[in-house]
Amino acid sequence: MAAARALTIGTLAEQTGCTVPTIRYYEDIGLLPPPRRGAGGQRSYAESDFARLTFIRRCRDFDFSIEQVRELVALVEDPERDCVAAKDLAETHLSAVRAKLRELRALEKSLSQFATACAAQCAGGPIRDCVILDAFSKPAGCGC
Amino acid sequence: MAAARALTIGTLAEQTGCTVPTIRYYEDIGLLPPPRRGAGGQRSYAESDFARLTFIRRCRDFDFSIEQVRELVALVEDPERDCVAAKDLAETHLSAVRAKLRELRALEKSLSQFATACAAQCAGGPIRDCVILDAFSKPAGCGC
DNA sequence: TCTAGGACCTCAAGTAACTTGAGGTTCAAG
DNA sequence: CTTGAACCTCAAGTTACTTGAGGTCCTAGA
Repeated sequence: MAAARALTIGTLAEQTGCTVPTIRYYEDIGLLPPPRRGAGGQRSYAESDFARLTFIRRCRDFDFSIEQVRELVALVEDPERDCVAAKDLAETHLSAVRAKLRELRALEKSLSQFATACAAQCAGGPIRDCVILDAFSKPAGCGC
Repeated sequence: MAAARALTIGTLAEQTGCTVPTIRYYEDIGLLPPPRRGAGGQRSYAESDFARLTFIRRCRDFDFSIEQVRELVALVEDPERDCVAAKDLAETHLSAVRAKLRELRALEKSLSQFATACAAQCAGGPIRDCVILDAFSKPAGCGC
């Protein structure tokens, strides 16, 4: 099998899709363990760091917060535990994503209506008569 | 007609749905003009402040950034301008909202698949075999 | 008139998750 | 041996507020 690679921070960044400062930041906040250092003090990463950072990156892609990622990492580090914990985290997060989706869908609807109405009724005219700004001037939940 | 109300910051907050510190913050960053002050130095707001803050609040409800709100406020203050500027801002923002929607929809799909698969295949078993954590361990875009 | 407590005041720091910048060292190729 | 890219640390900036500390003001009741 291949010899264990020793990665520089730049290479690790490239291969995981993180930036170099982000990797140092994750180390600062204890999400990544401090790696070994070479003669000149430069960080030297092992294959296991690559795996861990890939995992972290992926969780972040899925929009888990850093604190949630911390919990997920703790789970992966403790492979005997029941995976219901992972499912619970995922489902909690899924609920949050769905709530945000509902919000954004409502937003999209309102904004596209405004844009359409403005294009049809007031575009080219003065701001004073703009249906968009008119809509923005009314309190939330106002049915007018 | 009704006499012009003079509002305390607390009352203004209540009527617009902003918090008191938020109102002071908006003043700090120049989004709200500094109001008159009463004898003891307390802020005293006019009807026009109420209208402006309502407008700001509404824009924020629609997820415009503070900088965008600043531009929108500038538009409302200059009613002779062409309202195409407002439509452009709204459409730019709409595009951003739609992009975010696409992202979240993809996210929702992935997460719900993971949760379903875990419930069916690994829930109750050890983390080691969890399909969720397995999925999180693979780099983005990996078709496995 | 006094007083209690609620609302107000200012200024500083904390939040999330990084990014950016300054100023300096180390490494690797030519 | 030199040069330029990559690395180092530490501090501050970003967004849009929130929270806290410590102190003042206003108003209603006794």
